[in-house]
Amino acid sequence: MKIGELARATDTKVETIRYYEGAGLLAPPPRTGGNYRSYGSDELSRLSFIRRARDLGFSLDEVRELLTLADDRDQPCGAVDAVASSHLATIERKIADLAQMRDELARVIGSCRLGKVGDCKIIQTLEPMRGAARG
Amino acid sequence: MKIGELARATDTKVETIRYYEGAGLLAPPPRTGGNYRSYGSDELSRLSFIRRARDLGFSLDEVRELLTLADDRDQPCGAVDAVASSHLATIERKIADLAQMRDELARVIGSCRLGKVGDCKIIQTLEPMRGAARG
DNA sequence: CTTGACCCTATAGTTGCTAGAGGGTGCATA
DNA sequence: TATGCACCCTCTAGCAACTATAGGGTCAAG
Repeated sequence: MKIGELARATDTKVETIRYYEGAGLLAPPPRTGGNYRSYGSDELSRLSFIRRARDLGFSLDEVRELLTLADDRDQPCGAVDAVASSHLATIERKIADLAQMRDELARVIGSCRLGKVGDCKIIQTLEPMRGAARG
Repeated sequence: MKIGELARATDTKVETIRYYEGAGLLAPPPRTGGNYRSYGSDELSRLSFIRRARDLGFSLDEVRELLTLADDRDQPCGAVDAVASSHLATIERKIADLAQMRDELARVIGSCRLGKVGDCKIIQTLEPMRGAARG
């Protein structure tokens, strides 16, 4: 399998696959006579794994860790659970942060579409001291 | 006011202030005899504005746009509202994406803390074809 | 007159790719 | 045989938004 086929099969760009190789997530595959990378079904599985983990928001470092853990199939999977749980906590923190932004923005949007910038609630939210400091 | 004081007053790192200057968000301030940047209360207001906007998740491009709009205080503020609304939509999309990740992760976490990696639901979620392809 | 806190510029590193330059390979077709 | 085309190769630079480092200069206090 050439890199382009692997790319199509996993919905990944060719450059991204080479990048993953450089980043140590994929081992350098054997080459053809013309120096083309040649992949088998193991690499297809591994890249699919990586893509799914990335889709779930795991960082490349976390993916590396999960790949290492996944290869030790007889180990207890508490370590896997720990990586995933910590990632879940990160996601929940991000959601909370974004929800707060959303609420703040929603509160001021739409309240001054027809007014002037000088009275705009959005601008006032951003520069709360300007009125006080300038009179 | 020297850059360090401005940094403390706005909870911003010194390097970030210099970066904002290079990025065109803050004008180059006057210098002292010793070539130190010298800021006044206008810059404090402007940097506070930038920080608040950044806290709300606006990109530097959006901040630049908001700053330009905010300076035209007699203009109607429909354009401000448009920037904020589009940003709100982006935030809501991010929240939805993260919520989906959270749900998928939460579904598999905690179900196999005592099992082996070979049976781990988290790993299975990531490599759904391995079982089929390998027996 | 030296210590220490602060400031300066310029450059490289971070994450996770993506895009480009400048070239080689391999197959079909004229 | 030549030529075109899709595909592959390496290397390097670019993106956001900083952060950190190197290697210096300034200034007030002791």
